[in-house]
Amino acid sequence: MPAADTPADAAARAPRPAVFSPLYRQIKDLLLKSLDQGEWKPGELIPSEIELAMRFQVSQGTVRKAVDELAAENLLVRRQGKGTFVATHHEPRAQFRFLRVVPDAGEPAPPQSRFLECRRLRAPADIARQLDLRTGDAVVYLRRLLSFGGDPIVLDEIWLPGALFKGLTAERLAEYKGPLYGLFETEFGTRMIRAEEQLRAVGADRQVAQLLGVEEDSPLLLVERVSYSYGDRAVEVRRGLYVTAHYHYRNTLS
Amino acid sequence: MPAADTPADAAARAPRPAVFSPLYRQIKDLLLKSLDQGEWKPGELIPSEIELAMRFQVSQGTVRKAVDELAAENLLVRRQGKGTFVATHHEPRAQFRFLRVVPDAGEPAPPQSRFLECRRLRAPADIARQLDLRTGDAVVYLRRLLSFGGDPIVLDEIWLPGALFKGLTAERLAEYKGPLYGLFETEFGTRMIRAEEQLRAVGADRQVAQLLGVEEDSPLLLVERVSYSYGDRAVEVRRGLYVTAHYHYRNTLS
DNA sequence: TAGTGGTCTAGACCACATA
DNA sequence: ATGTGGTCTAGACCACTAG
Repeated sequence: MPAADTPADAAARAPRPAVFSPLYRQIKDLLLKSLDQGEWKPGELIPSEIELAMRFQVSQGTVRKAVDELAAENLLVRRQGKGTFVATHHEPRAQFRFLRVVPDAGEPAPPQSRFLECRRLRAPADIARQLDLRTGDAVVYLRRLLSFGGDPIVLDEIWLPGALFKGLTAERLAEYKGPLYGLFETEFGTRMIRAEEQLRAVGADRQVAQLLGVEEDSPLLLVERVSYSYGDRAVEVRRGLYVTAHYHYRNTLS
Repeated sequence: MPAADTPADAAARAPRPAVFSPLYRQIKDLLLKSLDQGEWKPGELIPSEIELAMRFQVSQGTVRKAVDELAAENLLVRRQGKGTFVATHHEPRAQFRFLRVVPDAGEPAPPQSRFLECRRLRAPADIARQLDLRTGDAVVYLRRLLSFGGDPIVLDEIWLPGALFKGLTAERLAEYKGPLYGLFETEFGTRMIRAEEQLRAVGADRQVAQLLGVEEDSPLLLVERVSYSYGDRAVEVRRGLYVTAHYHYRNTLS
């Protein structure tokens, strides 16, 4: 009886590919596929390196390199002695990974969220384009105010693909504690793993000024975000207006 | 005759340290020290992994892991078949690593730089604090305008420690082509490797508005940056005002 | 052809968490 | 005591560059 056909065997037999893809990257893609398909859900333990090595018929070192890359991209979290877990927006570590507002002085505090609006509407052209939908497709539209210590700081508008967020209602949002992305991942199976932002300075219009408690035409920081899930699928458009008198947006360049 | 005493031997003999530091991290620190001390200058080739392994008396795999981390931090650049090089702000890849302004539409173009001011002065209290100097210590103060396709987009104020930037004059700046950080690294031996930024929206005062060609009180994006060299030494404070009508500051969250 | 980094393996041992 | 990830080693072979 011949030995099992391993990925390494197959790779050796296969014709030289146009672009060389190392084994560990193929393993990484398989792991990504399992994550995308929900074989292991956020917060759950994935199989040990040894088990994965047996499953894919490669050495533990090769699995290790694949997992290393996924951990570096914040998709997995390694815990020595315990195992490797699927990253989640619920754990405190990742809680505010996407929230870059911090006070000019003093310690960052968790924000209070107040939802002003939650309705379904037909996607405007620009939103549809960014979400890879057709103009007029159903989207969920949210509006909310983030406050720190009682002071309103961020006014967010959020658009989500209607097909992915069917049961999302104002009630669900009002009763929910914790980060929005945590809700998305546990209730709608959509995990945000990456986002692109464009920052600008704009003046406050009357309605916005009133909501944020600033004067009309006050300078505000406009943050336009597109968030992506597995496989670079765009799943959220967000447009935030930040009052930056006593708070700022922090960024690290490296 | 006894064999040479290797780091591994020493580690085995040494009393258990309070915090465990793996060999590859010790090697990394040694490499960092060599980089800091200028043993290998930006753009230069460092010794091969095999040579480094012999020099430090560890396996090639251990050196590899140390170099991997330094490459991930953009301090070294690996090139298959050629060797490992010290990263430099001159190579096109890293050229605009710290410049986050891009046009809303169309391809990013290289900026034109015009220096408005270059003088030495005594550090104000806040600048001194950020540069880890004493109030009144000498600093170099620059002011410059960045334009894209003829349109002024960014007005920068820059403060540098006087002790590190002795020969920096308006003439040097005017005749220099290329990124400022390239000049700093080749002419003054100071390489920027990391920066922290704080972003805000502010209104344009009269002088600024005139220089940037916008109306007074127009909203501008204020970017306050502190740049660090090896060993987390702060070596630059920068305060930039960005016109974001047709350009924006891009950022990736992951 | 020689030298470099890149991949893959197998095995030993360490650090950490849990039972 | 056991199982997990973390470190370190040694060696084979591959991909890429350059003389």
